[in-house]
Amino acid sequence: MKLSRGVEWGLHCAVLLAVTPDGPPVSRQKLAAEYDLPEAYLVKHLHSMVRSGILQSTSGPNGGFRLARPPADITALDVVEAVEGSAPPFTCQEIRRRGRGAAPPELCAEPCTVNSVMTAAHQAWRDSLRGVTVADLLERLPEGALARSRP
Amino acid sequence: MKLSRGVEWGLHCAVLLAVTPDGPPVSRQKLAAEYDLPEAYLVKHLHSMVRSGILQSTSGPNGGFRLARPPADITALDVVEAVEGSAPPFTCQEIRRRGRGAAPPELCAEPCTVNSVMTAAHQAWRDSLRGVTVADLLERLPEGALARSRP
DNA sequence: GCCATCGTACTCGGATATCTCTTGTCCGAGTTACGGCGG
DNA sequence: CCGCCGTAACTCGGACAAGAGATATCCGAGTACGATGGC
Repeated sequence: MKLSRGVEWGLHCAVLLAVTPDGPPVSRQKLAAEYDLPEAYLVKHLHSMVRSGILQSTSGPNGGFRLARPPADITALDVVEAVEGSAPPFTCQEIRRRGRGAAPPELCAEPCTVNSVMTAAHQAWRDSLRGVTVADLLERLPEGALARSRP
Repeated sequence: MKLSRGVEWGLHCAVLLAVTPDGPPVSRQKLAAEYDLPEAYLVKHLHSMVRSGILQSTSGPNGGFRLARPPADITALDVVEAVEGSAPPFTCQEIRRRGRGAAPPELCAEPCTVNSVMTAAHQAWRDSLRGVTVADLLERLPEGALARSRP
């Protein structure tokens, strides 16, 4: 199990954009240079966030990215699932219905217990991430770091 | 983010072995045939569980696998981390210290907030899995399925 | 002074290459139960 | 009847191959700002 590195990038960029939510868009060059990230690949992830309605992007000169919603309305889960996709990490293959010990359909009315446990864990994970917003992250930033991020 | 398919296999096999905890070892052939799984690859995962102290394996004729502990002492987390490894899915790259906006070391005394959030979520996931034992899974099995699994 | 046009700067989206991890297979080596054989 | 030995069944562990997904990179196309020129 491994999360895409883009998750870290997306979260940091979201916090950075939240510093000046109503300022001009930040260009992809600036965003990439800010953390020394591969520009083209970073943008791929940012586009996923645009498609998910977290970011807005404007074309042309002085274009770039900005938050599509107030920082308090964007949860960490929003960002993570935008970048990583919302497919659960565990997908039940229903192996109980296969092989020598295959359970007949009438015993499979209830969802597979193994699946239930893994799904519950995934929900706990999502709930934890849903409880934190980009505004919270911004607030927890050390004083100095905040000042440095402003233009 | 994707979990290895072996997690499902490991959990189902653990439940199957828990049906007769004190019976003779179950051969790898039987285990694989039970769910129609690739035998050699399934065994790879079962070995991981042996190394983690969840299963015991005995060589020679009539050899095979059995639980190393009572089912109530084996949590779903034990199985999942035995198969998948216990490395957290999110590893902080400390990108806040890189690039144009690199934070100086004195601002990095506190752990990265992004990292904290992701780590907390991972803990929530682990806690959820830790709350369920193999004995619980066995108990939730439908009546019929339990009877079918016995020799 | 105002408006249309053009160039430039920037982004968008897809195609492509590379690398790692998962999935799966295979084979030689080691281990143990069982049966046969000699004392 | 008892102990020894060979065989067969079974597992152990690593090497190896194929496929999927993550990690980038690059390029043509589209878009908007700003400058330039004509009215």
